[in-house]
Amino acid sequence: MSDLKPARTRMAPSPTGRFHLGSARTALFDYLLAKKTGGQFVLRIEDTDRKRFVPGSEEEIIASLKWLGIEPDEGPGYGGPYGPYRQTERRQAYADHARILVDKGAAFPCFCTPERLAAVRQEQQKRKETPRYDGTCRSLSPQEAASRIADGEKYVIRFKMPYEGVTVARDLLRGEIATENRHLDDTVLLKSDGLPTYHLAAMLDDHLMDITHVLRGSEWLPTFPLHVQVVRAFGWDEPVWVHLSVFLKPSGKGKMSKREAAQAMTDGYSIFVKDMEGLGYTPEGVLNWIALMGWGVAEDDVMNLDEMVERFDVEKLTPSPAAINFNKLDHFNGTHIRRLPVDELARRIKPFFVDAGYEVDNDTLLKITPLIQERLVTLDDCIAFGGFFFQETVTPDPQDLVAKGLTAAQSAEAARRSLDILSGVDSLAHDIAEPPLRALVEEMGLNAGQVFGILRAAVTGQRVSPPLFESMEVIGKEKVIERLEGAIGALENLDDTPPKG
RNA sequence: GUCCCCAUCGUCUAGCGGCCCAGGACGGGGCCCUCUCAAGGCCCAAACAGGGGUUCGAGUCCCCUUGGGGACACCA
Repeated sequence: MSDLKPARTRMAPSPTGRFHLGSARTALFDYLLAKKTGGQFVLRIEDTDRKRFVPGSEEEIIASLKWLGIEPDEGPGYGGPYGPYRQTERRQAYADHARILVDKGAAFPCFCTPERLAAVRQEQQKRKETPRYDGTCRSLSPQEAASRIADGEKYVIRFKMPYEGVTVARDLLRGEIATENRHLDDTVLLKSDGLPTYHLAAMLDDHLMDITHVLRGSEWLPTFPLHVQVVRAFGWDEPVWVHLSVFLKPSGKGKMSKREAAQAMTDGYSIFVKDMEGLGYTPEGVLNWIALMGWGVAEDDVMNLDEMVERFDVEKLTPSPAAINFNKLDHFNGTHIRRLPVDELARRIKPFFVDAGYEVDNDTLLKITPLIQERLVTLDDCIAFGGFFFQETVTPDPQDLVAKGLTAAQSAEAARRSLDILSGVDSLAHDIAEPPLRALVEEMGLNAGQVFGILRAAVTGQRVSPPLFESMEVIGKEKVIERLEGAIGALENLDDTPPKG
């Protein structure tokens, strides 16, 4: 870290849609940098585009950050000394500052109608030129501009980009980026509705809020020189600029799109943080996963939030685009599930059992959790691995009751002898029940997989389950015997076909 | 079309001139363990886009080509 002075970082989403992975990663890095240096992470809502406003998206942003465990120190609903934190509640400041730039000669009022601008743009494109403002209002005298404003004519305020010269901007990860001013435009700073565009609003607020490090997506790189010029025109200190790469779709060809988002859903994944919880992902898993896309960690890459804060270094972020890889999300999720204390895991999987319609008693829940813990990739896998524990009865597929290499009659015989043994044993504690059954396997000249497979299907109703003896212990002697009797009955009803291959 | 950014295994990445015939992780393959499924352990295949420089020495610095990505709104 180049400096350990407390950093003030900000995440500035616009409430125009759903909160996705890319935003979450920016927020994470903002959070890590702030916590690492003992600074603050602020949330600012950039809601100056009223046309694209989507009700509920601010709530989704806040809920997502909360679920991830990277809550802002300041922001809407959190308060703080730099409020308000919604840009529509700060409109006067933008208008005032746009005026300041005009007075300084760094910006000018523009009365061109959207229709005229569109026509100009079309004409330029026809001539294969880069679309840009043609400068019509740039040379208006202050008097004329003032009188047209007084007449009530609609206008915007544009930045007066120098026609000559080069703007050199410095990005922490990429170094100096030089752009010739002639390629830049007289960009609109204040719209005719009196609200600012991003180019003014973000620069002003970052300054007013004492933001020290701006972490944002690389889609801002083309307007980076403009932003630097705006800041310099005001005479403010620049923050440290860090442009993060974008997330590419799994194929690596192109960035995540609507289509790709839909595809992820059909594959059981989502690029929206809010969906992650319902899909059985843990905040730890998601955080670890997104952290490693764009942050180069050489080894020991399994980290929780605290460990990330400990090891974070903003200079170690990588500038190249990263393709999303859901395999890795599954891996990290499983890894973090295994790291969870049993009672914590139990608390987290309980809602999935409840939602599936099971009546969950905490005693049983706590007993089965360690049995399924290392088998879960997502939390909702608990149903597949442990649902039968909460069922009164199970109904195995009769075919699953027939062991490989045995006929139905032979399988029934093995089940009967197992039943005799289990009936006679004092307890189904696994260390008590297992030895005599192993002896039976030996005696019948079979192998463990055959006999235990029959019992597994009979007792759990499935061919895949947690370890058999531990499972039987939880289910209890009474139910085990009951289920075994049912299985024997089912086997006896089976036509005796040749041994299962 | 113009501008900007990026470029190491299929993917995420380590590497900031000699420690690299390139390390880790996911995924893939094999073996071990094993009552199923996992988990775990061991092993294997897999990359410096190409071409020029600079240097005693280049994955590491510079240039070009190629490829990829992004941006060209009174959206952010």
